[in-house]
Amino acid sequence: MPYTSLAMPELPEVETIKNELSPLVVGQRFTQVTICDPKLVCGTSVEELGQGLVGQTIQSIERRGKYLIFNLSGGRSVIMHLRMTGTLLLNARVTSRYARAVFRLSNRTDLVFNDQRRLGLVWLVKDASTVIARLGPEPLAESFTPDVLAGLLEKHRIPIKATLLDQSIIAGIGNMYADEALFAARIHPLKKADALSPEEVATLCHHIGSVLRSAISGRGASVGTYVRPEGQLGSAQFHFKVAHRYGEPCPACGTAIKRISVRNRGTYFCSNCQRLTSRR
DNA sequence: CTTGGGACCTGGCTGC
DNA sequence: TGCAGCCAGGTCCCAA
Repeated sequence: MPYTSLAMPELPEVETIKNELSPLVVGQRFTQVTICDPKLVCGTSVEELGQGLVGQTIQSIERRGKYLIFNLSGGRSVIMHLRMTGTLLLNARVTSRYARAVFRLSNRTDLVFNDQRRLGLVWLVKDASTVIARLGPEPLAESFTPDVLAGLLEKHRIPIKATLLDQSIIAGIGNMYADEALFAARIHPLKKADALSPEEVATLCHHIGSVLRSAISGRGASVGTYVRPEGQLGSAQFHFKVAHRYGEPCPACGTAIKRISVRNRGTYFCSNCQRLTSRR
């Protein structure tokens, strides 16, 4: 195993957390907020966050890109980003050394923000759009069509893999699902975004959707620290074709999966199925 | 403006 | 056996 790798929460994982957390915490009120790590809080003081939250009822949870948005009764919102290793756990039995915040709710459950690498962030804002303003379109929206994707890609002369990871171009795709979508579309990760043919753009658009939807139906991918709010693992990793499968045979042609670095990100692909230049 | 690279952060692995 | 140093990756920041 030459490479250790962690899977971090991308769109399907955050969507799963939203789906599974919503029925358990919507309608509940914050009764106590304990911030274990002040660096978690962004944009306000720790005190302001606690005072702003206690007494507020969670009215709904939304996802935008990889951000979770808790809409509160008073009109404000709590926004959370799990970054690399963040997890949200309900009623974690053991107080982990990685707990960065504990939110006690009116039904006496604890929502614990666990985060080994401490890169996750929490905001309390009047208007959620201030935090998520720079995000590109949602790849699972009906309005995300091949024409829209073509319009986004033609403006960039960087590797297609890099555009998929750029949250201001498309929101929610991370390293794992970028590799999976490019493999499904048979596109080399280093191919320049503006060099994709209309057919390639259409195929990629289709596979971005199918890869993300399939991962959501698998409740996310538990390769690293990701677990669902009640502690269960996801299963999407079992369906990965190339991501985290260095050296294994390509499921389509048997060629060993290669690993290269694109923009300092580990990138897995099949050099036979995904070519920079056309065949022969 | 676009693009690329480093910083942040920690645990696990490598290699001396 | 011990430990320094590298690496993973989402996002921000800065330099070219």
